[in-house]
Amino acid sequence: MPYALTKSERLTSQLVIEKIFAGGNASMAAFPLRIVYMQMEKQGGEDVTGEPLASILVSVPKKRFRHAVDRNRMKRLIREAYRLNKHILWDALEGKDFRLALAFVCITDTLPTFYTVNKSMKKALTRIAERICVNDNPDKL
RNA sequence: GCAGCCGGGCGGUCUGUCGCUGGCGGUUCGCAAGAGCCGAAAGAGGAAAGUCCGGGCAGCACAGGGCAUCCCACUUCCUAAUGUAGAAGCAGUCCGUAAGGGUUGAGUAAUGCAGAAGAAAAUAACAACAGCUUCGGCUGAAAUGGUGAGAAGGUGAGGUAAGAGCUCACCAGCGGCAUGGUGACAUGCCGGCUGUGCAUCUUGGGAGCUGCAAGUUCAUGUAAACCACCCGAGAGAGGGUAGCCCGCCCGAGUUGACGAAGGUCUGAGCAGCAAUGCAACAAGGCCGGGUCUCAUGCGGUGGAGGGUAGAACGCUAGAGCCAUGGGGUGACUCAUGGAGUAGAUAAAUGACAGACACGCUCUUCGGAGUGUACAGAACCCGGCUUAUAGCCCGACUGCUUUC
RNA sequence: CGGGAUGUAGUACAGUUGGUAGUAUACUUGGUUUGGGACCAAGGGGUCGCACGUUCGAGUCGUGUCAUCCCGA
Repeated sequence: MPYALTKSERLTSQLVIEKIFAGGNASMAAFPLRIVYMQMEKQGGEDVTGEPLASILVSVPKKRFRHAVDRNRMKRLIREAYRLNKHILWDALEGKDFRLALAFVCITDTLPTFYTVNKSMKKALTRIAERICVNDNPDKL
């Protein structure tokens, strides 16, 4: 079941969301998306199996898509792209002592196709995975 | 056949792979709560939209009546629904050759207003008209001209000095009668002779406020917070008396002059047997008030807040839907029968691939290309409005062709 | 999702009872000054968000529509 995306993998806590957008966190643009991510300490102990390695949040502003239909469509595309490509990120996070909180913000005015969203999602996730490894190595040295 | 108009209906289908949401069944872990996994079914609309109305439901408020305020207003009917809602009509007006469509609609007794223009916006008379004239004007009349949205019913004929509903015919309006209609009204006859719009007003009817983020329950927690009252224990200035008095306590109340102020002067007054001392932001007096107050408590009740953003109920079977038959022009209604799990909460209903269907274009008639709208539930219903590719059914209108 | 408000000159705002659309600032021209600013005088600039209706006449009244903003556990 590598392609699942359950409810526990979604960010719902207002505290965490405010922290992410408060500033100081790494962010990157991969048109048509902007991604903000933050490292979080693992809650509980090692035996907590239900806790996912990364949680996400999708945001499509009303300013860019006026109709609810288009906003829903965009969110579904982003979720689908993450679902199919999250193994890139999870492989990098395996064995690390922190988890990741990600926020995807839409920054386009026209509805893209699934092909473009999927492509930029792959690119973005691989770049994040690289950055995590780079940050991790100096600490060990 | 083409174009149009009205009413009603539909508004893509199937397969595969990977997912999402809630419930159901099974299973693993767990004392339990619950968590994971597996399975087979279910999972956006005609407008879910706008929020323009109405109702259910919920909380708060509430003796009864009147006034004020606000809303509604052709007729009859329908409904849970009181309405610029709905149905079927009526009248006026505008658009269209027409089928039709848009829009307006209680009453006018009284009062007020009507800019600019115009002589005058309601006790009419500027020019022009007619008669008389002392040429200053007077009298008559309201057809003609100009202004205006609106000028004292309209058109024509008779009539007259000139004119005029002064008289007549037709038309519009008003009143009365008759007939038809449940009714708004329509038609006919008769009568006298008639200005427009708006507001106040009058008449009749209606209206408590807020909205599911309503409202209810649980958990976490600042917290033994704060304020008020009550209660329990404790401490101390009370005593005498019939009223009341003394003592004690409290007061940002009152009690000089000069100066901006620091301050200086006076000594009102007080204490004391007296010397003397204190003395004007003070003491003391006068006046007013109290005689129970203070401190304290894992105590009780109530009040008014701040914070947390977790869970559950409300939450989907409802004035509901479909079919047949009866009633009604219709909205709708009655009877019988039938089917029936969308319920999210940083918010599911999706992604990709392929096939089909339908429309359009091209065509070598094999096919190829391209398009398939408007739009996404959030407590639930009824109505309205707005957006909408394409298609189907029925009634009707115009033009054309054939018989 | 529910409730509410506002659209007027480049900008910020007035405009009660329907009757010639205004104020401040900015802009243009002229004056004043050696020059600039300030000051004085004159002037231009408006689809009253859009469409339809009511009315003789709509910024104002009614309906629809578009945009912006605020409040609600």
